[in-house]
This record gives sequence, structure tokens and C-alpha cells, in this order.
Amino acid sequence: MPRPRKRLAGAAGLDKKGPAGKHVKTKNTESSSPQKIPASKNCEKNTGSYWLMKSEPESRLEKGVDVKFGIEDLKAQPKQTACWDGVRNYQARNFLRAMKVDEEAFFYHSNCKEPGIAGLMKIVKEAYPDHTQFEKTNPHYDPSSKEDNPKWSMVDVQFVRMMKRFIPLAELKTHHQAHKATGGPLKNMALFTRQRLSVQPLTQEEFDFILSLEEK
DNA sequence: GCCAACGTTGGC
DNA sequence: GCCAACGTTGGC
Repeated sequence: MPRPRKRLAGAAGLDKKGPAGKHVKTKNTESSSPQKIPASKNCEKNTGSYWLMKSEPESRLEKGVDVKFGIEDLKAQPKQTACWDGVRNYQARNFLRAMKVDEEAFFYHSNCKEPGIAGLMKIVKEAYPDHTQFEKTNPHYDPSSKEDNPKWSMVDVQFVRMMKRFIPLAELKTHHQAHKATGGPLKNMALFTRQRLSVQPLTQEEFDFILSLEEK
């Protein structure tokens, strides 16, 4: 996305930085399907999908603007809430549009010294137009997007908690490789099979397995 | 800083 | 519509 990059925007009107855009900008075709995530089908609580969203925790200038936005930055926002702007990839955008309030997402640190999952957040506002696409000085400005038909969306996310311990990418990769060989929950994890996708879905099994790693 | 992966652009 | 060139993502 953009790489994460993102910046600013406060959620709900505050203006601070939001999570940044996380990665991806790109435009693919609108045809990427909005995805279908297995939804559970009942009406209990939390039957929705799980997500993983990437953002860069270390400073990096993009068009002169620092796109840093790590989990500590989210935690520091008013109400520990921020908008996730800057996504400029159609497939990632479609996942943003599929998110429902209260669904949980891992906050993944990318393009940094130690990449991996830093914590948990939840969706507190469903997709709405990403205002940064219309701001000429924003690193993710998209001159092809029109106000009356915005191309890009964002959601608001709220910090839930840090992982009990940071889960490094290298560790996830080790499990992914073992699971590919002998079967296991991370066998098809998007982090490895859809390498550059900054917003991605996780199955219940993937989510639960990753949470179980906290105890090791 | 290098570079592999992969999405986008644009000539034809 | 093909595909080479190019730009971005993001690990290492």
C-alpha cells in the first residue's frame, strides 16, 4: 500500500494520523472480487471474519511525508482509534469493504527491522471513502478518483491489545512451511501466498493457531 | 541497499 | 489482448 504508509486522518473526525495507509496502492482491476469469506452462519457473537492489516512502524518518507504508523501510534490516538487510509490496491480495498464492526484484525508490522504481528485491533467503523485520495499533497493522492465516485475506502480500527509476545514473521514462516509439507492451519496463509497484499483475511483456524503461539 | 515478487502501464 | 518495461512491496 501502499506500504503502509498512511497517514493521518483521524478517525471520526479527529485529525491525527491514522494508520496509515497501509500499504498498497495500486490499482488493479476492479474486478477483483470482493471476496468471500466464509462467514459463519449463526447469530452468535463474533461469527465474522478475521483480518491481518500491515503498516510500517518505522519512519520512511513517501513524497516527503513520514508514513510511519506502528501499533504504538494507534495506541496513542484519541480513543485508541484511527482510520486505516492509504490502501490503493483493489483487492485490499475490497477486503476493507467486507469488514464488519467488531471483527478482529492483527496489526502487522511491515518493512521494518523485525516484521511480524504486534497486536490485535477491531473494526469500529465500516468502509467509507478514504479522504486522502482527494488531497493533492497526500502521498496517496489519486487524481483519477472523483468526489462523486470515490475509488478508495477506509475503515476505522481501535486498539484491542498487544500480543502477549510479538510473533515474528520468521516464526510464522516456519510454521507455514511445516504446515505446507504435512498439513496444518497456516498451510495457505495469505501472508505467504499473497505476498504483497496489505489487507488480508484469515480463517478461524489461522487466527486461533496464531493466538496459540502467544503461549509458547 | 539489494532484489524477488507481482501489479500496472502503455505500445503495438 | 499481449507483453515488455516499469513501479511498488517488503523481506532480508
